[in-house]
Amino acid sequence: MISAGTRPLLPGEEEEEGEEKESGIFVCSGRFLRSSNLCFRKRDGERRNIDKGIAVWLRRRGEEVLPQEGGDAAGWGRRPEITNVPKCPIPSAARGAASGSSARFKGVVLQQNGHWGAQIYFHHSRIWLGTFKSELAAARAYDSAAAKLHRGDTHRNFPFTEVTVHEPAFQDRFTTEAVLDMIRDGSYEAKLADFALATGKTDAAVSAPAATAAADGVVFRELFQKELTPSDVGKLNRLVIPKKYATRYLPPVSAEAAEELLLEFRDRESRVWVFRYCYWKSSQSYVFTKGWNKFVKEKGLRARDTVGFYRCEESDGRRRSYCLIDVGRGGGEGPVEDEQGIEMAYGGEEDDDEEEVMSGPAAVDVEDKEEKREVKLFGVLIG
Amino acid sequence: MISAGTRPLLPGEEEEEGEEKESGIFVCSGRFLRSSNLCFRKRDGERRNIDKGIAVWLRRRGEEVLPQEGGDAAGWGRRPEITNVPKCPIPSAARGAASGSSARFKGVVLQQNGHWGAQIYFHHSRIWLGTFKSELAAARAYDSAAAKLHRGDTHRNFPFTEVTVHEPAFQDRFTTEAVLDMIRDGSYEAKLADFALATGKTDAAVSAPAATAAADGVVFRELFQKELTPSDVGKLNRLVIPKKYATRYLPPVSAEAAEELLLEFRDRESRVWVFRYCYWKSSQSYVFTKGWNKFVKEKGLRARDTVGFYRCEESDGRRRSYCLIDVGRGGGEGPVEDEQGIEMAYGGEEDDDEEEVMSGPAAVDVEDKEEKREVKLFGVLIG
DNA sequence: GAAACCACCTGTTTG
DNA sequence: CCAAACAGGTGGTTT
Repeated sequence: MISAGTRPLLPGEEEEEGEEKESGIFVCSGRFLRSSNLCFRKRDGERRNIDKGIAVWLRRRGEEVLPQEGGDAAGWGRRPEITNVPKCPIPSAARGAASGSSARFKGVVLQQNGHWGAQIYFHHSRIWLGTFKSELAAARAYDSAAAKLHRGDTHRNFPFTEVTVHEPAFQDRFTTEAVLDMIRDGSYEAKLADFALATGKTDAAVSAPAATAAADGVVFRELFQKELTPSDVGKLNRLVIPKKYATRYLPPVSAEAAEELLLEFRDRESRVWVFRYCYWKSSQSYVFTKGWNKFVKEKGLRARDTVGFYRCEESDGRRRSYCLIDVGRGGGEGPVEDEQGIEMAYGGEEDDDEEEVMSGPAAVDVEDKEEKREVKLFGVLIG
Repeated sequence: MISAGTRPLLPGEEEEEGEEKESGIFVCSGRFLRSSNLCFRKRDGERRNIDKGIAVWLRRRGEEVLPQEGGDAAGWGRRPEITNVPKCPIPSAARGAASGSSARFKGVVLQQNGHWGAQIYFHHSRIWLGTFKSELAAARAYDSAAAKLHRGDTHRNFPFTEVTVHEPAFQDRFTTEAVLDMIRDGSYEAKLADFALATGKTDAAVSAPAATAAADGVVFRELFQKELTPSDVGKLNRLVIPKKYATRYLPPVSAEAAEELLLEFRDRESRVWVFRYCYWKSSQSYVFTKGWNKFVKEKGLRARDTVGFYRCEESDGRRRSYCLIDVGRGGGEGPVEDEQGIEMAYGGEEDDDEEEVMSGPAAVDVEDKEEKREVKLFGVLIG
């Protein structure tokens, strides 16, 4: 398992045990085109093509990663994948046209002098975010406040961008009042931009040893981890996601779940795992259901093991972003039942030659005959 | 416990061993107005107010039932107290655990500090009603909230009293939020009491005549009994109702259960117990589910104990009908925890010629101001 | 038919 | 301190 202590820290970030450190909403491509030009050498000497970001990730942990077998440098980005966010605002529903309210953005009201005010409701009371010359600035102010006050689990005027995706992490460093003050005095956006820049750079620098990624950069961040309970690995076939992580790092589901939410993650072998993610009203819990038990079984998970969730953003020309899942062995207490190779995940990574996804040197991406490209946020079609 | 063979027969009823004795469907009144003017003397000498029909029932078993404590014709409605409640906790084996739900009342949870929290579910989400120093106050808070949220069509912790019978009218003057706020800030009971006092003049008049009850009757009949299996009192949290009893004495449920069937019963203390009743296709059995385990724990039931189900119809002018549940200790194997002397030896029935028609000296029924009578089939409104 | 999945339920814990 | 959250359950339905 990846120990929390080994992941790169952000500038100014301190290692705090058990606290969430960073943020945010992240984007997974809806398609799983395998586009790796790297190869991970397994214990048995077999090579396996994996995603570039995963290679970086493994490398940071001291795993041996070789150049892709038969790979071509130009292989990147053939995919028409879209993880860049649209530049246009999210179209909002019916807006009060007539009076003060902005016809276009939530939390924005037109002032008599032609400026734009931003406000947000919190606990049934209104918080004034200040006035702005531009309607867009006011709308962004609303988004920023919402990210702090509603913990991201809310409507936004704009989709996340490379910058605003860092907002939760950025905001974590400040109290709510401090964030609101920065918004009001206009310093918020600049500070956020600085933070985002520094964060991205640092990550790229950390990944430098691999050299190849120097120019490209891979942003790799831990989202959260959970130590598995007996129920998480038992017959209940579900994983409870602690609420604080669910609301911060996973897409909103609390609302009367309209459609099914399927989240996709890759493991260190680039295998893709899909979990249904839902909210159980009765217990007020966020859970992974369908797909989870298969993961538990194949990885041989047991209570006290941990699962970690990460986000990887490759940015060599065209962006590519996906989520990762990794497992770690627990404290090793109690008699190990010797499940046919406990060391599947950490360190070990031997055979289990499932190689369902890749394995073959000439792993070709079959999947792609789909005409229409789908863009998904966590597997949910958004575009 | 009451042996089936010795129980009093109704006019026209014939004794058939093991066969159905009466019609299956029976009716519980939707209202649980406490109209007792009788007092049950428990073994420990403490008095407790109970329902009239229950007093009859107990008397038939040789229990001592005294006139109501402090009962006097003019006494009605003098007390601002919302409910009568048992003065002593039920010494059930399962009680006393540090925290968790109240062993006695619905919607009540014990806080670590010794206070009591009240909560209620509405539309599948939990609403917190606040914390209270007294368990009883929390239970009343639940009742008050239930009266508003569930419109009285639900389980109550306490029967209606001269005061709480006014709750619907009182609550009609407020929004749901307002009612909940009053409950939370502790002002509810006082305001309700004021309201009841102001509008309750007619009540006093109604309650005056103490003699009218002479002509009234109580029809009391046993429905069936079951000796509990280990599973009935174990972790399965369900009671299997033998099919022949279920089909005869309980409402039909086999069909694709449209809605949830909740059955209400009172015990000898007039406490109301609600059990979800359903049919399990997989095992082809009729079962009580939700609510059963609480009953088991609070009553300290064990395998080989028995539960008996009864129906009581008071008919003093205004009809009142409800179902009863009682427990009996089993064959005395293992160390019995001596449960405050609920001693109901099986087959030890006495004096079966105790009147069907109850002739309590001063039986008065307060219940009646309801214009529209609600008729429930097992707590489900049917008319 | 078995296993997984699903939508509920609840007592206890804890931030 | 107390209200929310969650670990551990249920029966039923789908795969």
